[in-house]
Amino acid sequence: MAQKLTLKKIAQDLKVSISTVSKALRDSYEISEETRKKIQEYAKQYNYKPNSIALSLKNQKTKKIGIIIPEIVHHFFATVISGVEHVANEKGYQVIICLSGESFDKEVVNMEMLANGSIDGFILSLSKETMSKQDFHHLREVINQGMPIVMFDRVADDIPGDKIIIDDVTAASEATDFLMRKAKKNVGILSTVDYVNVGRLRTQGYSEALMKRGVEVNQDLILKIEDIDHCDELIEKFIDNNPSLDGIVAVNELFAVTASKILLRKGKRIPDDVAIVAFTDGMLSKYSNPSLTTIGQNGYEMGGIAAAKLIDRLEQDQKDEERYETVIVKTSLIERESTP
Amino acid sequence: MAQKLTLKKIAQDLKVSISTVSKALRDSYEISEETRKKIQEYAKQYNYKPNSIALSLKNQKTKKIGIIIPEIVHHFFATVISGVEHVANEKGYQVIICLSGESFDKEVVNMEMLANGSIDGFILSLSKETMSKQDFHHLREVINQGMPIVMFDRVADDIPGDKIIIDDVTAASEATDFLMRKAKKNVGILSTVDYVNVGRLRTQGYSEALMKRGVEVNQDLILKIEDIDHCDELIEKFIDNNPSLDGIVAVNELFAVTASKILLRKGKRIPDDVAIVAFTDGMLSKYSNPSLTTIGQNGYEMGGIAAAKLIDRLEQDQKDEERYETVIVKTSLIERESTP
DNA sequence: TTGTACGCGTTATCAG
DNA sequence: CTGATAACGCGTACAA
Repeated sequence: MAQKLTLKKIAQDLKVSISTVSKALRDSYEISEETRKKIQEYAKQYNYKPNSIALSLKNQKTKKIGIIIPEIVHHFFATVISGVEHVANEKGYQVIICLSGESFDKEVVNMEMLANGSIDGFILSLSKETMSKQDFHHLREVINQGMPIVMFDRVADDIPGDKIIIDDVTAASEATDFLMRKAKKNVGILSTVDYVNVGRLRTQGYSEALMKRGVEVNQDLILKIEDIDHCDELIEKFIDNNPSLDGIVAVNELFAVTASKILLRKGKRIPDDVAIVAFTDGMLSKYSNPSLTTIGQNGYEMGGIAAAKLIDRLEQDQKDEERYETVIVKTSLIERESTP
Repeated sequence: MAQKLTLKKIAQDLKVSISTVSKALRDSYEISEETRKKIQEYAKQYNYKPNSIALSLKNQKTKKIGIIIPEIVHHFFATVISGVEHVANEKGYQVIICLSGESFDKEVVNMEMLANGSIDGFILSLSKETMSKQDFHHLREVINQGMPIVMFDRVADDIPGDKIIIDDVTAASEATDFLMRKAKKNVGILSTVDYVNVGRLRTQGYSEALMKRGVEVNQDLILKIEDIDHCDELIEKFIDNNPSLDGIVAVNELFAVTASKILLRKGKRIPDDVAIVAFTDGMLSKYSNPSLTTIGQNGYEMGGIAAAKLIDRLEQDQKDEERYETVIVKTSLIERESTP
């Protein structure tokens, strides 16, 4: 097993000094053609690669970005990571991933681990628990140490950092209005509890769309779900309680597809009896039966923007311009079988 | 913005030497109670954390493991990562993720990037292109440098490293037999081209199950799909060409759910007319309509085992026992609506 | 009890 | 043209 090659070993083998080797490999004009060639060939033959840890230490830059998300098995987050990874790699950065599992403590621990020099900056989407606690001290600490943070999707409003979000209010409003334009009179929403930003905002957009058309908001048509694991019963009860329901906006695929199955089981037709629009365009929407009309959140694009913003900030060392930006990524309504 | 605290700065501030600080923080008996307390309190107050890069360089260990997978948006891979991450974090390791996007070149580049000292070991699942080329020089190089590799799912048989796989042959055989036990007489398989290991093995298992029951293997009932993007037409043609088809084994969810939609559209009933068993238990299987009976690959478990094996190997520095292990993870047949 | 010196791998600066 | 030295941050063997 050939031990990993270092400048030192090359220097020993070729009986020159370390600095000569270093310079030769960087094509320094100070080194004679002859030695340069000799060293470069030797390095190439034995496949020398500079040790990135040593470089990190020297340059005080790791060329790595850390990303903390609640769950990787959610398609949306996977898409975002994919976008982050793509842009980051293009710019010579690597991506370290940690999962909070929606837990505040794990989010804090992960941030602390990564903040000890492992990475140059953060991209993150906050855990549900963090959102409900509204405790952001860990973010503040990291920022105080001069490490930039880009948040996406689940963001903390009053934290200094760039934010990449979609306009949830408008998107939900458009989804609702879309259903009403399809002559649906009793549109309900399957949302999350209010401390989840996106749930609150989407509920708000839903209400606004109704009001704009002079329809009164009926609280019975708003279901706020806390625990995703037992959404079935809640949704079924909701449907039973609202026999006139003819349109549903769901804040995620899962709620939508669950509702769809329950409706079909009860003999309703989709989209004729009840039409559905879901947030988050993922595998479920595309391949479920019937396929779902969705609001695409363009996660890949969000991830790319987040990475680009972060790397920009890392590479313009002037930390003047302490003005942080909030980018609003456009959503797209993708029509499928669940709407007329 | 408080600059990141180092031993050096603490030493300056407290007017002691660096090593005194270092020792004090590690509770060395060499340091007097008094100074120790003073230093520890100061460190705590200003939230000192040792720089992990410096530690990596010193210890020649990064406590990071690299994972390279084809795509993160595939639920199976996301599950595996989740398992890796869980076990790794438990043992104090971080996870760096790179995506090959099914491209050989990107896989090579990523490996080289990570192998330059960024990580202690690899977990990977090979890209399709790598499988078809059968070019594993990048793996050999890394291994030659003394970096352990654990492969899962898509593995290279003759590469020295641990392997975590499922018994694809047996699983496919069981799936096929399960359909035959349900009185299905003409079971077909939607598979991938043969250079994708799992496709080949599952096709083999399918054939074996037929032969065991004295049924002749009919090549018309075997569809090998190369490009996942245009599987619709292929599957539709396949179904049209086999009117007596009454059972389908699909090597992934997507093929299964696509077939399911096409069948329903053609007025077939599932599972009465055609029953379906899919590999990879993901969101689609669970929530599609009808939900799919699947072979669960237990990705979370695979990831956990891979991480545990890798870390074991990293921490037992004796690299004696150069005997590598192949762990076969049990699959589980999860019955849902697509089978009687 | 405290401090000095060294090494991990690299590069930049300065001396020869 | 080449080599020695310092520095990045840390831990530790050794010296005071």
